[in-house]
Amino acid sequence: MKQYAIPHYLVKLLELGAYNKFIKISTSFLKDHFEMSQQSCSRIINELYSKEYIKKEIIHGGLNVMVTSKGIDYIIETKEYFNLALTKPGYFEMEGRLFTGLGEGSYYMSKRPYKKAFYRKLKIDPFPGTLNLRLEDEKYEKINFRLSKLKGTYIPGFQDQSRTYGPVKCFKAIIEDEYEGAQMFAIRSHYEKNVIEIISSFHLRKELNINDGDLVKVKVYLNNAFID
Amino acid sequence: MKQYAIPHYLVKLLELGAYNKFIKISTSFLKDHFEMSQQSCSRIINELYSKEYIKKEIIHGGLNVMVTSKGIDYIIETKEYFNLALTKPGYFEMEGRLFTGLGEGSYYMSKRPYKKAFYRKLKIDPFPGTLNLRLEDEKYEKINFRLSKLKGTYIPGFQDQSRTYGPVKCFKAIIEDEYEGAQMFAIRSHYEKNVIEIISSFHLRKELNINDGDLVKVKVYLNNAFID
DNA sequence: ATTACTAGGGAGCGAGTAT
DNA sequence: TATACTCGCTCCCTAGTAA
Repeated sequence: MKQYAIPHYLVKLLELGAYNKFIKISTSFLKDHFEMSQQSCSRIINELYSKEYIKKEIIHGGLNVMVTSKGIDYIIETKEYFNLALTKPGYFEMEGRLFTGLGEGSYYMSKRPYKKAFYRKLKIDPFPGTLNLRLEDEKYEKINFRLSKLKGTYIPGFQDQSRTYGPVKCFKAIIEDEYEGAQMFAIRSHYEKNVIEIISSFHLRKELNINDGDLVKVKVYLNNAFID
Repeated sequence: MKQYAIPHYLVKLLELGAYNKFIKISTSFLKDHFEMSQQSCSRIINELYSKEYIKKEIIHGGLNVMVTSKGIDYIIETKEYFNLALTKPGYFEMEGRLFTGLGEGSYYMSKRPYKKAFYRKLKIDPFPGTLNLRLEDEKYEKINFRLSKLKGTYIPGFQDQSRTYGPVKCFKAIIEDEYEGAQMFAIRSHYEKNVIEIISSFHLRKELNINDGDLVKVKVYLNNAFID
């Protein structure tokens, strides 16, 4: 069954009362509720079961089913995903765990051409150091992937005596609902799909009193230009 | 595209900012966001457009799209459908417009065997007259259809000198969040899929001060037995 | 560079049926 | 009665490509 259909079937089971308790059903009974054949209802129930969205007991003349808390969470997540887009369009939210990177970020951010461009285009006077967050939820990795495909604010690269510094692109962001900053992507360079890099005018580790391993919430705002 | 997928695609467009304003996109740009091929994105955009969930303008080198208020409503409806099942499992909600039936309801309700059975099984001393509601939304017709397939509380039929009265089944209901009653289905008899019939101990037209043409909200509660 | 048509392949659906 | 398997058939998805 299609991913998008899962919460709908779970909701129909909830409507029938399968919330925190088993209900007695049969797959042919379900066909009017799922608007599917008995065979497909059987398949759907087994898929929901194998994905652990429902508990199932085969009894004489039917089954007992109950939506699991994983199933409930999945409905809630879907609902909140809709809600977020309705209340904050043009905006993505991610959460990741703080970790210490290679220190490259602070090296880059101390370079004058970057500093000047960040200030001019984003009004950010970058603190010498970036916040590295590791995304632990697949849904945030997907968001990060989608962001990587958007245009963002372009910060050009440059050279000094010793080496070349590549261009980056940024999206304005709010960290922990409080501090302004930006998510930064290196363009034409390795990008780890489960890592995001945040810059800010502030020393966020100090200001937010956060340490490696802490979960940090980031809201990323889009510009209005999508096609590169 | 599958019905269940529609709100997901609309939400992705909202995330990109297509809320109350046009965004410039291309179908190949969308493929990372929809997780579909360019060709399917094209098809999806056109399906959303033909169903009036989005507005579309073809421009040089792409399209401008914007989610319509019908699209927004559809997302909200889906979200609230999930929410209702989460907060009130084992419960359906419908809304219909009051109309005057053939008066059969009041005739039936005045029959002693029915009155006694309603009181014994549902603690309802039926007011001689039923509330007929015409469902105007397809989603409520679907709910009514699904209810018609559930077991409900059985009220047996009977005979008097002149004729036979068929059995009915009932589901406890709350009318306008205030008055208790029940939705009644005739068993083995014609059933209009867009009409529901409500009984109550109260004269609801008077108590609620409602007249033909008024919208009336009904919450129907399920018993715990599903298979007939 | 676009959109979107056509054609082929694959996934999903339901009828029939074994258990 | 059930569940759930196999097997066609259909529909949907994508690759190729026209416009």
